[in-house]
Amino acid sequence: MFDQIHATIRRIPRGRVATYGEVAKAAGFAGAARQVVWALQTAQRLPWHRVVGAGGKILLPAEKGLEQRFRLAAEGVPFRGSRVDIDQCRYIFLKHDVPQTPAGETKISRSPHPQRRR
DNA sequence: CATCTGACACTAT
DNA sequence: TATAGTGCCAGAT
Repeated sequence: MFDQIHATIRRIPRGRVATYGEVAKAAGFAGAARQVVWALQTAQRLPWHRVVGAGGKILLPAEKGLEQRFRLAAEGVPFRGSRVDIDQCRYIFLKHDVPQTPAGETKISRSPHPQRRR
């Protein structure tokens, strides 16, 4: 299964992110979000930083969390406060490879109230 | 086979 | 919004 999860994570393009749950689901293990963690831990050379918690929360502890933020920010992932603006950069796993709107260009479904967030 | 363990998700408060 | 409790699943011991 790790293989599946790895492959799935590898599909996440630069500048986008996905939640553990989504990844698990896309990999064929709906509800096994925690297994994604395992996969991330064991595997190397993966865009691990593109995997965040539900709502765009960065779940890694302190140091690591900051690094993830850096990496994501470097890829152009928009942040909203301490979390990723997942509404804009969320990667939707497709059955077939179809290019998705790159983060920052056209906004996908945005919140009707883009007002200040903390 | 019984338990424990996680970078979780979801709901209620 | 932030925190706490409960449910979850697969692998390791």
